Amino acid sequence: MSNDKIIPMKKDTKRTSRPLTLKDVSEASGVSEMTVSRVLRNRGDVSDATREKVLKTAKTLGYVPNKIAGALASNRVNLVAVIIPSLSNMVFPEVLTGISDALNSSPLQSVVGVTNYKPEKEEEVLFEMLSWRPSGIILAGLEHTDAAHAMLTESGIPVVEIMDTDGDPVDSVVGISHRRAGREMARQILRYGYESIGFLGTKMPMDHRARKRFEGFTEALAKNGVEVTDQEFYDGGSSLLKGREMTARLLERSPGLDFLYFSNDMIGAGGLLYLLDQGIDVPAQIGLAAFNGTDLLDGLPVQLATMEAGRYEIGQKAAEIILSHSEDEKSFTSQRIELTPQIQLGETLKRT
Amino acid sequence: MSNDKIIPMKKDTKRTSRPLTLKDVSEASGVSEMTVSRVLRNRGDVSDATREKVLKTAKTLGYVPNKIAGALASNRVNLVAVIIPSLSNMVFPEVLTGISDALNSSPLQSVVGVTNYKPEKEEEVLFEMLSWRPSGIILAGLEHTDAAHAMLTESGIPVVEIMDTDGDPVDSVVGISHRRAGREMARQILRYGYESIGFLGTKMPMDHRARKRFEGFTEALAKNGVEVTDQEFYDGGSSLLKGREMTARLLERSPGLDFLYFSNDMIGAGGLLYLLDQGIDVPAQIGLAAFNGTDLLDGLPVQLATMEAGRYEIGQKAAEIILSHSEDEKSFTSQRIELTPQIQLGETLKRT
DNA sequence: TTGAAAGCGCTAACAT
DNA sequence: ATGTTAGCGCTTTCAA
Repeated sequence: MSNDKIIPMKKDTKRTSRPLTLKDVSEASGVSEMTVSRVLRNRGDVSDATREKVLKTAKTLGYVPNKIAGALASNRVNLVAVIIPSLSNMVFPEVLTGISDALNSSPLQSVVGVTNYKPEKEEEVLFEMLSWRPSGIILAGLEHTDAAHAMLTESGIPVVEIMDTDGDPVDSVVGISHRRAGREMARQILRYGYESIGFLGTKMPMDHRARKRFEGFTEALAKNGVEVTDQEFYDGGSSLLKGREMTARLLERSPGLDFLYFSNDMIGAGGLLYLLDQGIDVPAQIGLAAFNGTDLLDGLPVQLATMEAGRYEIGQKAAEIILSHSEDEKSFTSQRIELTPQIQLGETLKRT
Repeated sequence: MSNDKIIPMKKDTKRTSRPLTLKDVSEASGVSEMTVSRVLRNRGDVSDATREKVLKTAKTLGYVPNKIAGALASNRVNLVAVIIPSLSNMVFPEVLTGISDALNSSPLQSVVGVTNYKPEKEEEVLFEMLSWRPSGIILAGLEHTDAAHAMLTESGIPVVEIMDTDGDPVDSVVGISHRRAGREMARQILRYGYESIGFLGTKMPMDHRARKRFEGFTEALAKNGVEVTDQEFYDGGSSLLKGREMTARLLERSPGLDFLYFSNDMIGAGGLLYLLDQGIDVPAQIGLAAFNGTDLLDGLPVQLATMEAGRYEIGQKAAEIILSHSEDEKSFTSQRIELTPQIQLGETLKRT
């Protein structure tokens, strides 16, 4: 991408003085500030006459209320802080969409912070967001720095940890058990008689959910006397290309593998395309499974086995918990919602 | 996704009274509120002794500053409002990542609003965001409702419209010319001698950029006496599956097509996979091209021709404009940055 | 149904 | 190097 044209334009000349305040509307409409405020928030009793007068002048003036001042005075902030590791990994935008949809008809609005999978960055972003005194916090994962943990417990607002249920939540949790997801996939694989299994996934020091899936996976295999024969790890984002390359490397090293378990759909799809290119019969020669259940998989030549993790629903439910708190603080109760990951057998796992 | 386990937990019991204030820190450390404030913002001269004392007590108490109050008092809000049509379409998270990275080492923080491609929703979100008095606004596209347009011009803060440069910006713009992108792709297609061209894309009433690409495309074809032979439109999100289905329908209706132009990579990739499945020789029998340049394409069996739209860079540059304003308001100048979309010929366009 | 006063928690601007 | 004072623009609370 080269940028041929960078054209400085005329100097910024528009600033018409200061933003309008309630007082401006009050004076322009001949009504007290207090009444204007009431109209603009649909609070209390205001006569239709004054209401309309106020609304009209506010509109003509182009008044935009100052929520900063409003929030300070009322001690209420209609923001929900959402903290996620990344935007590049499709699963998080899906969660955000769930949150966003759930809040859509409410006064709450989500604000997103990104940690790049770094605990210290999470701590930083959390501090930053808490300083805006949001109505609730939704954040991915159960693993946090000690300081972050302290902030969460002391915040005095509802906290929902999402995606993962394997661990101790600060307050509410919505997610799936990744350990269980790994175990169940292992069982399916064993059930169809695969014996020499390869694993392909991220380097896992920071990706706790991938790690837990892997742990559950190996544990269930071990129970049946099976071990992962070989594995291949990668750094950075997922892509079809990476899936292809990793698969090529792994099979070159361990040609005897008859099953490959990928830690996400994107690299799984890459692996599948690679095997098909090589003329390998899937699943007769090599079986495949991945994780996430993204609709990317629906258009592949062969339907890849995966496990639906309910990301959209997780976002929705998490948002609903915050919403319920903000609507009725007194009767609020923390919740623990564990969704059941649904296995999608596709065509790359079953064999007869 | 069924949720088997919803467990209400113990009542929320933690609320330790009210959040701490500067005053609390001031009293606990025996230093005036003002000095505490200075320490916490690294402003003015404070002796190392008091600085450390203050930092220590703030930390032990677990003080989190109240940005609401700070913003009101200082009339400065370190937020950048970002308004995009969707999170489901991969291109927007990419833009957000560019913005986020560019702001990473600055005090600014982005806040995201989603419009679902609805102009009225955009207006609403814009109003909402402006009421937080952000330091700048970045929003997708040049088309807005009249009211939104008025808010933007009256806001008194820098506005950057992104993605598209075909039109009149309110203030700064960063993007590409989609008309030109469409024209250039048309020229390449004609250059390789394709004659019967099909188009596949979204229903375009709201997707202005897709529309402009299409207009540029047909215009350049027309100049050479060629018309789009047939077209197929779809609603909602893009997926491989949709690309397959649309391609199947289009070719059934118009079997004579020798080229397909897709309005994005995802449906393009679906189309490609479909053709390969059908044993159709690409590009000998049918040539293909898409738009976006996502790395999804890197792992396909055949490299799909596309046009890189520089989304990450667009985000970065837009954020830098806002940053430059916030760092030095006096010498700020609106900018118009038109990036050049890079054609990626791949293997589905060239033929000999 | 409307208005007046007080103050939310911080920082700018001025002392000292 | 530190402290004091006066608001920022709203909403809460109370009065009329």
